Amino acid sequence: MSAASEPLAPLPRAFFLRPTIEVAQDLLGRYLVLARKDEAPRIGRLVETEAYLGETDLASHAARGKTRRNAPMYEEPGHAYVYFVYGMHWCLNIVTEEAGTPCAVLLRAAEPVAGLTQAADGPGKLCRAFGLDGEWNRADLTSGELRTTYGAPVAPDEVLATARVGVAYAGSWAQEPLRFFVASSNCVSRSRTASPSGTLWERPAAGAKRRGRVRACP
DNA sequence: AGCGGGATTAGC
DNA sequence: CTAATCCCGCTT
Repeated sequence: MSAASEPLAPLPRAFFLRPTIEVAQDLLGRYLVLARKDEAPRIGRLVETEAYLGETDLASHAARGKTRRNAPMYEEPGHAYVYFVYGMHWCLNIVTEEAGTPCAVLLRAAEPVAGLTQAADGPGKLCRAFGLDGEWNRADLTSGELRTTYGAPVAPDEVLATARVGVAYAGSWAQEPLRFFVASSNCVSRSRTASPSGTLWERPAAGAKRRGRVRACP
C-alpha cells in the first residue's frame, strides 16, 4: 500500500485498519522482523496466514465474547495477540480493524530470510523460530523490536485459499476459505487438515498423496 | 477448586 | 495415531 517500498520499512497502522481478509492476503510476502539489541535481526517472509472474523466467526477465540485471554483482539489494530495452546506452543496474531471489532490474522508460516536457525513452517514453529512468547502479547507491530515490513508482496494470483486448520468444531465457519498461502512456497505448514477446499485450489488427482507440502522447507 | 479442551507438533 | 503439557474459561 503506501509509498514506502523499502522492504524493511514497517507497515503502518492503516495497513491493519482494513477488512481482515484483505489484510491476511496482503500480509503474504511481507517480512516479519525481530530486531533486538545484541542480536542479529531475525527475518522471515510470511507465506501463510489465516483470517479470524469477530464474534460471529465460530472458529475465532472471540466467538464467545471478550475474555481476559482474547482481550487484545478487541484493542488497537497493528498489535500482537499472542496465545498459548496445547500446553506447549505460542501463536502470533496481528489485530485488525477498529478497536472493539475483535478480528485478527494468525501468522502460520514464514520462509527464512535472515537470522532464523529453525524452520517457521507452522504457527507454533514460527513463534519458536522467532523466540516469541506471551511477553509479546499486545506488542505494537508498527514500531518497536517486532514488526512487519513492506517485504516483497506477492501477486493475488499466487495466493491460494483453503479452509482454516484445526477448527473443525466451528460448524459452517470451518469450511470458509480463510486460510491463505503462497502457492509456490515450500514453507507452508504441514497441517493434517490441509486438504484443500478453497475455490482457488486445484484438487490433486484422486489417490494422489499430499501431506501439505511437497518439498522440505529450506 | 476442579475439569475439559485447545487457531499444534513430533514421534512412533 | 497419540502423547506432551498448561493456561484459561466455565462449572461446582
